[in-house]
Formats: sequence, structure tokens, C-alpha cells
Amino acid sequence: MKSPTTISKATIDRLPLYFRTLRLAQDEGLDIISSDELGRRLGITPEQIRKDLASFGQFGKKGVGYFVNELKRNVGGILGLDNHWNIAIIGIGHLGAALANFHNFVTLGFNLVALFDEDPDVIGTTVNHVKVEDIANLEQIVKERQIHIGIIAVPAAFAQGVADKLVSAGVKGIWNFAPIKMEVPAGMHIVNEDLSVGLSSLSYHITRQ
Amino acid sequence: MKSPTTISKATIDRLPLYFRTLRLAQDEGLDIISSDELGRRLGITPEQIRKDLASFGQFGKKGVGYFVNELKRNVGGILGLDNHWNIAIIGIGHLGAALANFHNFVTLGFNLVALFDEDPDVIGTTVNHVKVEDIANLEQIVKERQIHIGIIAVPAAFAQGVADKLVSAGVKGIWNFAPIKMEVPAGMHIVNEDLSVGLSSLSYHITRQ
DNA sequence: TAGATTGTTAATCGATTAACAATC
DNA sequence: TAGATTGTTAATCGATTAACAATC
Repeated sequence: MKSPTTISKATIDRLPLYFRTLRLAQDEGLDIISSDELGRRLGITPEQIRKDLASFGQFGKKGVGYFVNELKRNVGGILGLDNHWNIAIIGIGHLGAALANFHNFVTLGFNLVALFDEDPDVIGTTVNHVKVEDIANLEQIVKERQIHIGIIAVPAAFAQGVADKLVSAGVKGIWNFAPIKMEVPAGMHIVNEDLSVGLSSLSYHITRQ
Repeated sequence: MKSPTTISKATIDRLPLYFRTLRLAQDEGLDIISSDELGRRLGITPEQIRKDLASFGQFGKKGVGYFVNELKRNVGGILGLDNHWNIAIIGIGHLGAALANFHNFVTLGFNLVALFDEDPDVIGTTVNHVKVEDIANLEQIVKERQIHIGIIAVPAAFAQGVADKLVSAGVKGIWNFAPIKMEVPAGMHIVNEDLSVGLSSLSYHITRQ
């Protein structure tokens, strides 16, 4: 595998789509897939796909295509999915509970190992076979269970406080659903998932057609 | 307001962030804000912000900054939020129910006017004061209540079928949470919100630091 | 007037597309 | 061998950054 010098963010964001499509192709029993077919299934040009993949190495066979199993394993490896990161969700409201029930996490190789809330009525309940624990014990439990990724699903006003705790407990990354810009130390990885962006941009487009 | 010739997708996706920050500034009672301060709050360069805004018109005062109320109203208008689009959610599982409870929709000016599911146990229940109706009546109700945007929160296998019905019933846009590439007629606006992309790209980054 | 800050043009940087040689 | 398809280089396109004139 080529050492990734500088890969575009756009490329990285397409890799999960390739992974998803390869998994489906695998389920269909497909052995070989071309960049053309992959592109057709995703609405992405085949050139783009070949370029994206080529930045990490040579995974295909000229004149033939890509072996589905092999490419899926490789793309999964590039994304680091075989690390089977331990994840925790903080804030078990409607969204947090929905996230806890995503079986996509399992498919992608993540382990949901803890849920946290501050509401006494919620603490002690079980969501998707995982017990909700007191957020007061967040730092201790994150360390004990070696949680790598914290998923923030608390109201915006509490998000920074939760992020601070996660950082000091030593997580490697944060997936943030609170609509707020978080301050974290340089080097901490954070992905923001502000749902209002998608809906608003849809509004923009339908407004002017 | 300048007629938007060709605005970058990146610009459009930043507008909701500006809107959100302006709303917060308004709540703080701030009258005027500079591109510098706006940028500081969002982690975006002031030049970028000025460029983005300038593609739609001249909203600021040189030497002064932007009037918070006025700019917020303008950005909201650009995003088409004052159209108060009618929205419906299809698939009231964990995610659909969480979306139905988002009060951000209200803040952004959207009206949640219908919820649909196919499960008889779910039909007839109420989520956030809205009744869940039989998906069999989707097309009729979408027409009757003039629903502009359909939010798809059903399993991937059913998503295309739902999209087809939404299109034939005349929605203007689709916000899709199913991890699948949808086929829709040219001109139909569709925004995909595949949550596994964000988490996987986080995995990519923490894998190589 | 002096200081601050926008709006806009030019320069740079990055990402996509096109073309095609390599090769299965 | 002929046809198909990758991997890579070059060309184009688009987005960001830098610089600065305009002006409040």
C-alpha cells in the first residue's frame, strides 16, 4: 500500500461509499467489479474512482477490474475499520438512542461499549443491550474500557464540556452532532455532523429552480 | 441581492453555519459583527466569509462590519428558509422519531406536517404532536398538504420505492438518510446524509496519527 | 483625519477530468 | 491477437488565499 502523502478530503469521504458498494456487490456474489460499474452504482465517474484508489496503491488488474473481496478488504484497511474502535455515545436523548441502535456501526466494525447521560431517569436503562451510565463517571469509564471515539449527542450548551472531558480522558476522536464549533487541542480529530446544513442546502436549491 | 450565477457547493454548505452563528449573536444582543469575529466563532477565515457573502450581494458596511439582524435575515432569505417549506418524514423508526423531535426544524422555519410508516403498531401513534399515518396514503397526503420536502428514514431496501412515490406526488426535494444511491429524475433535488461517511472518515484520521 | 473593515481582483492552490500508455 | 480496463500524467476547472483599493 502506497504511503498516503496528501489525500484530498473529498477522496476520503468517498471511500466509505466505495466500501458500502463493495459490501453490497459481495452480498450479490460478485467476484470482480470495474471502476465503470462501481461508478455507475454510485454516480461517480470511473476516472475519479480509479484516481482515488490509485492514491493508496494498485488494487486492480488491467483489462480485468477489481476483485471485490480484495478491494473491500483494502478499502476497509485504509479507513482503519479493522481497528475495531471502541465507541461511546454521550447524551441518550432521541438522537443518541437512535445512534445507539444503528446496526451500521457493527457492519463497519465499531464496538459500542458505553452510553452516558446525566438524567437519573435515563441512567440505568438499557438501549440496544448497552446500559446507560452516569456521565459523572465518563472519564473513568473511557479510560477503563479504552474508548477511542466519543459521539456527542447532547444539547449544544453542554457539548463543549463533554468534549473537554473526552479529550482529558484520552479519546482519539470526536464525532459531534451538536450544532456548535468545538474548541479542542491541536491534533484532536473531530468530525462535525450538523444536520441542519443538509436540510438548509436542500432548501437553497429548491428555492431557485 | 446579486443574481447567483454559479455559487460553489462549499459556499452553500457554509451559509447554514453563518445563519446559526448569527442567530446566536442575535440572542446575545449583538448589533454588529465583523467577518473577523464571525470567522473566529466558526474556524473559517474572514476572507472566506466575505467572499461567500459577496457572491450574493453587498451586505456589510466598510469600516464597520455587518448588522447582525440584517445579515441573518439576508442569509435566511438566500437559503430560502422564509419559504417555510412543509416537510414529512417517512419511516418512524429510531432515526425517524429522533428527526421528528428535532426542534431545529422549527428554528429554521420548516413545518413538520406529516409522518409515515408501514407498521400497523406505529401507525396512529403520535410523535412530537404529529400523528403517524399509513404510508399507503403517502401520495394523497403529500398532494393535499402540499409537502415540499420528503425525509427518507426507512431501511435502504425500501428507500428507492419511497423516493419514487415522493417524486410522483410532486415533492421538490428529498433528504435521504438511507445509505443508498437513489435514482431520481433530472432536476429533482436530493441531499444524501449517509452517517457512516463521517464516522469512517474519523476512523481514517485517527488510524494514521 | 486615522483606523477599521468590507468587497473585489489577482495569485495560488487543490481537485477533477481527459487522454493514453501499459498490460491483463 | 484483440478487447478491455487499469494506473498515471497532463490539462482543465474550481475554490481558497492574499492583497489592496474603496469607504465608512
